[in-house]
Amino acid sequence: MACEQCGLDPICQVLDYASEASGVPAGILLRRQPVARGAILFRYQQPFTSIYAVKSGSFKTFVPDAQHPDQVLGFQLAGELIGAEAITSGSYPCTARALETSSVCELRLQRLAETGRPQVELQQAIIEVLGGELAASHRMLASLVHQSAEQRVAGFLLNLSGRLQQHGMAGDQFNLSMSRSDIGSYLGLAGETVSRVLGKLHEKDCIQLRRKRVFLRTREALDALCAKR
Amino acid sequence: MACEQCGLDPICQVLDYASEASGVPAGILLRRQPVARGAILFRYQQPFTSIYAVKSGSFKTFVPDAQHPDQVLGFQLAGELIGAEAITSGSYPCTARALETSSVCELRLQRLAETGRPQVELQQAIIEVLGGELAASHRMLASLVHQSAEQRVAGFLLNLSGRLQQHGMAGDQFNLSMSRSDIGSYLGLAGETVSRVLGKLHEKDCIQLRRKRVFLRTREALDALCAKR
DNA sequence: AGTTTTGATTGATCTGGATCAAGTCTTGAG
DNA sequence: CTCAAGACTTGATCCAGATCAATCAAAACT
Repeated sequence: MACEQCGLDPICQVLDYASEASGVPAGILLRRQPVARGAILFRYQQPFTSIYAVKSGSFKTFVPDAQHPDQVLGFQLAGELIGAEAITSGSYPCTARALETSSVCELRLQRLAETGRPQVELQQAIIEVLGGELAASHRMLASLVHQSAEQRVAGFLLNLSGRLQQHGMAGDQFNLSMSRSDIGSYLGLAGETVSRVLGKLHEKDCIQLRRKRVFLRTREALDALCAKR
Repeated sequence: MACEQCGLDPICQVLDYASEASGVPAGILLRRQPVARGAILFRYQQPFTSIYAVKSGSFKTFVPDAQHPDQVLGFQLAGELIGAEAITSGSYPCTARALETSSVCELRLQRLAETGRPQVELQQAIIEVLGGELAASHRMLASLVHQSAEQRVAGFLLNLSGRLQQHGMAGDQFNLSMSRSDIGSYLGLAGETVSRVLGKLHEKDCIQLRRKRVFLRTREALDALCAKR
């Protein structure tokens, strides 16, 4: 994952510039930290310290629950941000766990804020990031609630595909690094249903499917499925 | 609706201060404009100009759709913001319509931006606002998808109640200014189901219900309903 | 290698809520 | 004040998807 295609890049650019021009303290931006599969980046309700950019691999964010399976809130792919929604609230609203061997850049925003130096460009970049996340979240909310299982799964695949392409990776064939139940939890479906729907999409020749590997055959067919309410 | 309890207030404060100190141009902040019932504040896909704060009355935001009923994205009560999610994208992702006779303050952010003056405090305030909205949106998303009709409606009532209280209004008795179908569209339920569930909650003595007027009898019972997944 | 654990598939059954359809109540326009 | 157009309630039926259960395939561990 090249820096140019990373979601954190607008912010990094500002910091790089600032570090030369006005001396941002060292240790604010930790580049390309390796993260083992299954490792936790931050936990639910821990105090906010940093936002992260996924450089390789993938993560899930979820609300842990003792007596129920976890509620999955989202998946983060290479080039995307984790933890932005905690900027304001002061503590993380979810736990983030690596779905596979991954690496991240960590931006210690809290520490940067404590230096008390106003950063106009940085703030602008954060506004951009938050605005984008908010819009995406609203789109998600609007579509999810009214869609059938098939539409949700088809939309999910297209969504993943688009996000991968957006960050310069192959959009027509990729790994589902998360489990069926994780997808189900995220989409509001049972894991079994996800499995069945994927099977049906395979039969319809919309996708090819072997284990966790997915090939999108006809993007148009998937689009059509989602579109018609 | 007093300014002190309005969601736009942090931003207004900054502007008030700025207008004295450094001369914000006139016509950026339009205070307490009346809006007739059914009037449109902005339309889907119009270019972004302003964010609004509801001073009295209420609004719904929705995605218009020719061949289907509208998709309701949310309701905005006195003290809350409308249009914040368009800050980044450049155009409104939804239409906003007054559910009753209302009034709003309009902040012409786009015009303010065009003056090209960086506003550190203003940016900070916007970050706060966006962060709060994002967190709320995520909470909504997380809970909605996994809940039953009864839980959604109970949660909806509690949510309205909490938001009213937060802005200094009575939280135990209020008007449902939106229709049952609007509530249904928002919660991903049929209007008939909303009606039935409200009836059931009435029978259970959780609420009293006459027409559009709601009294919350036992907040604890409603809480319990939502909590147990 | 074999063994254990975890995740995926597939089948059978059951139910919550959608949908269709009347019928009643409000409300606003004239 | 009256009437028409919505909005709300209530009933009957149906189906998508949950749940329970069994089997099967892969990894991860020793």
